[in-house]
Amino acid sequence: MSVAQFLVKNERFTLSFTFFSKIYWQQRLKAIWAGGPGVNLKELAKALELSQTTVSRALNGYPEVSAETRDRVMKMARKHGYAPNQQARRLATGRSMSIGHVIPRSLHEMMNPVFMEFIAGAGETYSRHGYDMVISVVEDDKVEDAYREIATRKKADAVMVHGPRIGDTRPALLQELGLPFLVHGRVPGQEDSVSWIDVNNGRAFERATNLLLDMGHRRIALLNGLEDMDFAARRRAGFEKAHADCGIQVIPDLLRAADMTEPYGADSAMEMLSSPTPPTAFLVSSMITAIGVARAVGSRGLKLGRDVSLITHDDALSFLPNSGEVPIFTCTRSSVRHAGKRAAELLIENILLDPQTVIFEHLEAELIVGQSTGPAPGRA
Amino acid sequence: MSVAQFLVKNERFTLSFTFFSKIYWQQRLKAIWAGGPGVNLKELAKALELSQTTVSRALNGYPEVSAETRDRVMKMARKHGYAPNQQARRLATGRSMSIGHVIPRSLHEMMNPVFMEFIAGAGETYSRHGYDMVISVVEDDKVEDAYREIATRKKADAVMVHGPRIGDTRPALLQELGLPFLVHGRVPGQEDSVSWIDVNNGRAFERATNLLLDMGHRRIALLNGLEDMDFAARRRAGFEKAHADCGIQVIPDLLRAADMTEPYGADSAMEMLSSPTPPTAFLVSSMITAIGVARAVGSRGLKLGRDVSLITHDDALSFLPNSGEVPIFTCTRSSVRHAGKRAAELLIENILLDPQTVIFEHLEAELIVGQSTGPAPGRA
DNA sequence: ACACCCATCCAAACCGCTTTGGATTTACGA
DNA sequence: TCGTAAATCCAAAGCGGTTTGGATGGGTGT
Repeated sequence: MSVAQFLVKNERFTLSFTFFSKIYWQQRLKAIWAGGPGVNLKELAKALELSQTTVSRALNGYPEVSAETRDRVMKMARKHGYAPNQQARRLATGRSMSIGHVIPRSLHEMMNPVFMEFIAGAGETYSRHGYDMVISVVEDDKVEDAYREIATRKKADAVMVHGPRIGDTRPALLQELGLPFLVHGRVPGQEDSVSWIDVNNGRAFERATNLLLDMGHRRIALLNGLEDMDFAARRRAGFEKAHADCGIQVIPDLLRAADMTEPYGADSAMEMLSSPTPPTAFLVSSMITAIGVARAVGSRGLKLGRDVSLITHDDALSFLPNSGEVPIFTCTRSSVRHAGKRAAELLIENILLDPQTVIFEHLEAELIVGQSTGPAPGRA
Repeated sequence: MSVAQFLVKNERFTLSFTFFSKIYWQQRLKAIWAGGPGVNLKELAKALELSQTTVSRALNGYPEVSAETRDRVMKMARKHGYAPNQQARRLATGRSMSIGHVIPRSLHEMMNPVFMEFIAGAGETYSRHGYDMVISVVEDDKVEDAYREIATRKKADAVMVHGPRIGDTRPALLQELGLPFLVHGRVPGQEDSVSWIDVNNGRAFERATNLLLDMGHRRIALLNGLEDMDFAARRRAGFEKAHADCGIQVIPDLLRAADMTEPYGADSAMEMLSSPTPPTAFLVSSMITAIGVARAVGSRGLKLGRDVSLITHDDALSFLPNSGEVPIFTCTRSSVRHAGKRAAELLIENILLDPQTVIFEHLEAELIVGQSTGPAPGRA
């Protein structure tokens, strides 16, 4: 009978290759699963001569099984290497036990290394809580679709939102979809209505600027990230506030905003240093860009910390260590990895339990004086 | 009745906080799902006055539904914003439609930026094929557990293996678990028994070395990655082969291997350049390290491409552009992002369909001459 | 000795979808 | 006109867990 059926289908295959390949796939992929190791609940229960109910409860720590039975179950489970099928469990419990991260391509481009570090921090926490992390890298115009898919197909219980921009529409969408979320960074104008965790970027850059001003620098360049990103806007604000508080003018020619690449730092610095009235200090948004600045400074025969001062924000990326007793760069340091870890905790321990209540958390950056700062030339 | 039940349980709650919190969670999280948008198949079928079977088939493109019916179904589905519950579908079809990436912490540390770029490339392909990417960042000693979990809980249909080391045990484990996989890089000694995709690291570094030798350099430093990583070992081999082919001795003092950070490049270069017999050229394994070298070179008042030559491997990371008509660094370039994309294709289109057959793919790196190379001093 | 209460354990329903094995209707050739 | 193949559609059986609503049997207090 099944052979006849197969033949019938087989004829169709010749008619429709797509159909054929679809079926073929299904067979193949199913075979993979079937082949895997492990028994299922039913078999385990039979082996123990217990009901599935009891076995399930024993394994999940419910109190209505005797200690002795639980023990027996545990042993047998370990012996057979049993672990509940995640898909089945998800379906039965109604929660997917995973957190979604949707990454727009454009965001990825610029946030790349920072983002990865954040992920690493979060991932750690997720696995500790039994959550999976599912990541989708999508084109910018597919972000909404991605979130909708997560919501309607129930692919994740919550999502993490990265790199909020000014006027970002994601929070509204997620609220509409009823998908709990946490923003890494803040959405301007929605600081009180959506949950977030963020470095206190304004204060960090304000302090850094103050330090430079205190050292006598008056021509300070700001090499910022793109200012439609919320964090960059805040850094600029901090920079300006420090100037205003001291009654010192910001010099418009010394303000830049771009993707935080190495050449961006090198080229900008090179150009500024060639001007008749060069800056005596740089405040930079990223270590990578700072390295570029350092290259430019060096190539002009100047020395950081003596001829030119530099403060950079340091995300504490593992492959760009800026440590030692006296770090190379004076910096405002805040570990993104820690931010990721903390963000995941907030998401799982607070937001998932109570999506209504909005929560905030500020992470303060440390201001660490390294070798790249010194009094303004002609003042020491 | 359910109230009574609840009260009974409630008494227990006071006895066991863990238990309480567990139940509380379950309620909460379930509520989230329930609240979400979207109807389910049954409701959709009812609304259409069709069977679930027919609706399911219509949506999945099976031929046994009339065009007219299919149309009606499609319209209604769109109207209600229906998309099948992914968990249920996974359970029913027996495939999880996701690919796992297990990242050991230690690996992450060093591969960080490269890894992210690879992920981005792969993620793109995954979503095009309807696959999800699930990432686990785990401690080194938990890697095996992570893979076992993926296999026994059927969390993923296949996995991607990153950063193979010499003597890596992961392939054997995965074969034992029956979990299809593809290695990014090669596992020494298992080149023929496991599927891989890899840059031709040996040839790339051989060519780069040849270029330097041809330009008259005789004291070439190699700043390699850690040589228990397969890719680093191959690069070194290429470096040595080029020397051997020209009958030139490698100078042991000029060989280094370490995590590819910026300070590693700067410190090594600084030290070597201070020696009485400094190298005239550097071959470097990563852009980041190369930047460090550049910093050291600059700070000694030397000029790259004139006083000292430098070739680096360039993974084409978006935040470290090395482009322009004449790139800053002469390099062996190979886009990791493209590697990720191609890897995902191989995994989905070949390995998943036929896990038995092992496949290989070599990606050739381009040798691009930039501004950082020139004839050996005293020879031009 | 009797009713009652726990402590344990179980059968069966359910989660939402896919897929099997027909059933029913339509169309067509002899 | 009738048999048969083709075109459609459906009821029901999984998939592998979790959870509900008892059933069972051994103390306990009176």
